[in-house]
Amino acid sequence: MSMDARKFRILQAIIDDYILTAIPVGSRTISKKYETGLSSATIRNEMSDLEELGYLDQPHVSAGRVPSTKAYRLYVDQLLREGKLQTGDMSGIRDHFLSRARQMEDVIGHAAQVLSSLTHYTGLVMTPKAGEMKIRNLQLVPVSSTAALVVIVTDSGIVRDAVIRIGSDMDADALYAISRMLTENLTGHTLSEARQIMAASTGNIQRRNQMVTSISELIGEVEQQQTKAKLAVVGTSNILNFPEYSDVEKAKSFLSVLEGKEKLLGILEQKQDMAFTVRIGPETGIPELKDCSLVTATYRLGDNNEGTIGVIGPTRMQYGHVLGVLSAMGDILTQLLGDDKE
Amino acid sequence: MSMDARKFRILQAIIDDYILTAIPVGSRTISKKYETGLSSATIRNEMSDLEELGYLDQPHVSAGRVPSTKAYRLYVDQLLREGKLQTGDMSGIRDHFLSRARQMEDVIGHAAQVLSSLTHYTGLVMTPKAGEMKIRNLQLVPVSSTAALVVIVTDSGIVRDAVIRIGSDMDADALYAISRMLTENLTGHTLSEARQIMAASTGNIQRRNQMVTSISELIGEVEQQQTKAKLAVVGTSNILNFPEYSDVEKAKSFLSVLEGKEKLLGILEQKQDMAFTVRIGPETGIPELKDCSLVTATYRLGDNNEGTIGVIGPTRMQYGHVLGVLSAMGDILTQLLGDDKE
DNA sequence: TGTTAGCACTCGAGCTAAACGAGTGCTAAC
DNA sequence: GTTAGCACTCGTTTAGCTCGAGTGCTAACA
Repeated sequence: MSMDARKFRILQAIIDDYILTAIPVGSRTISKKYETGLSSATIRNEMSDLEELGYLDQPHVSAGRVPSTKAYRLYVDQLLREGKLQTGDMSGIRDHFLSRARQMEDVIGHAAQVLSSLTHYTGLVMTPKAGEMKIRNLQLVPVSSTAALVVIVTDSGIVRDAVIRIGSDMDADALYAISRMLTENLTGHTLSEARQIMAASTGNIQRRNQMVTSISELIGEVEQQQTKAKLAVVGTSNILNFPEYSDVEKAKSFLSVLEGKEKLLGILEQKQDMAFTVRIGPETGIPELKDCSLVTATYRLGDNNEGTIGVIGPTRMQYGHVLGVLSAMGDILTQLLGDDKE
Repeated sequence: MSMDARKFRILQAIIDDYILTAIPVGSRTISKKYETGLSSATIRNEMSDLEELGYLDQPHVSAGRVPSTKAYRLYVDQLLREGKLQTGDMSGIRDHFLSRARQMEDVIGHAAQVLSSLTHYTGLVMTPKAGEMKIRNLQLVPVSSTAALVVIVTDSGIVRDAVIRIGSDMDADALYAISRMLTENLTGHTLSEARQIMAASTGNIQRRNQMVTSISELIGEVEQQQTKAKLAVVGTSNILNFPEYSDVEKAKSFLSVLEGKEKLLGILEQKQDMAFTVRIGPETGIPELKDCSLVTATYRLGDNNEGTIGVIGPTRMQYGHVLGVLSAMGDILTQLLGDDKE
């Protein structure tokens, strides 16, 4: 016995129904609601086969069947192969962004917000890791007589700044001169290269030694800080709308994972070579998320930096819709961030 | 009949017990667990009086009593009057901050984190509104041939930046010259004053008209953006540990309020002239938080900017502990941000 | 050989009634 | 003024029950 076309159709109907209702699906439901010309008894036989094949689970004898992880996997793979994503809401999404895309953090926050409200799940937007970023400009701005602000602009338009102490003999012009020099030397290099260059040239500008190490240190810090990509998570409370989380314990473990973003980052940072990655239940690798699915896509930022967007929801997720939204959002972010800052 | 010392002692015992257990308190419990030399019957009479006075509620006839909002209010006022806050954990708090206080946003994030983990409630940290902030420096940094980055440094060390388009005839030196000029003109003025100045002086520098309006616009945007103070909220899922939120509906409405931070900001931005503000249940003014208490304190940032820190938890909150933690954290933030950036 | 009607069986959900017990208010004695 | 005693209340828990959705199997049918 193996999977044939009819079994697949029936399985699909079961998944569709379960995604919609969250109630274990019985043979009669399929026979009536979906136009298979088959009686419930026949469906029953097929369902029994599907269970044996590992595509369906039965919570208990007198309940209907529930799709297994394996079933969702098949379903999603089929969806991805067909590639028919509803991208109709693209323009709707864009409206959200028109006037507001100022700060990087605002953008990712908004994007996550939009993902969440369009899907009713939890929206995720992650900035690229900064490891590959190249410096475009480095500027020292006087803040007080003993402190200056270091502003670092990278090729993807991301700006980081921090305060450092400086000798009191520096005025604005002196700082500017240093800025120019540093910029000339460092433009086009990655953060880690920049540190090396600064370390190497210390002999050159011995007199400013203290300050140079200060800045170098800062670049290191920034690099380290940026290596942990920023992550916006919006709509966590949406999850409480779904019956599978009416159990408070489940809800709590889910929310805890999302709050301590480390685990999430761990997953999101895994390289993905596909346009979309769908992790179903246990595939997430996080025990607390074993009843959740995580769908992610990438957007491009500048030359070769990839950010990640995604949606977390119950395993019985509306995968088609989510993929459509993610696809549209990915395009928009790529355009928006690419065009605007380039 | 009115409140006498004994009634007050009994009330305090009831509140203490209820805060600890979340179970309606019976007369027998008080008589046994707390060293009043009184029998349950006497306590019962007193409790009856306290109920009549509005300090106790009775969920139903055969249950114990529960403190009313009025009771908590009395309790907290007493606590504040005594002013005996446990500040023993001050040094413990400071350890969390030693090496990390780089970016403002990191600091408030960490602070909220610490508040949450020390109290097991939800921690809030809000930056001051920027309305009163004065410009200290304004710098244009070239990003590409047609775009520059405007960096605004204010007197409290807060930095905002945004990209603007510029004419292609600007090189780094030209931008620097403009920066100097702008800084000279605008230093010491508030953001809104700065806009007026720029508007007024447009005639002066007519040739750069387009750019000036661009910057002016930006300052307006920044001002508007900053008017909504940033708010970090950490530990929302802690709330699920408390039995009063084992009802999913309650939990959801709570989490929703915290996620859409607007309402929260609305409360937090209310001026408070006391060191601490305690809003109990309905006093928060937010229906969804009628079973929560919000305790806030202020920290000082720079000359006359006040930020707010706070904790949200169930009305039966460990007020003493929370006040102690907030007090310590307020001091630390004031020192940390005051010293570091000043 | 595949499909379907019929039927006995399973088992969780939901309802009801009874037992339980924590807590109260009241009364009478101290 | 305090306390022991007691009847009473009422939410919670438990046990038993029915109900019904859904199944698997068998036998008849095309």
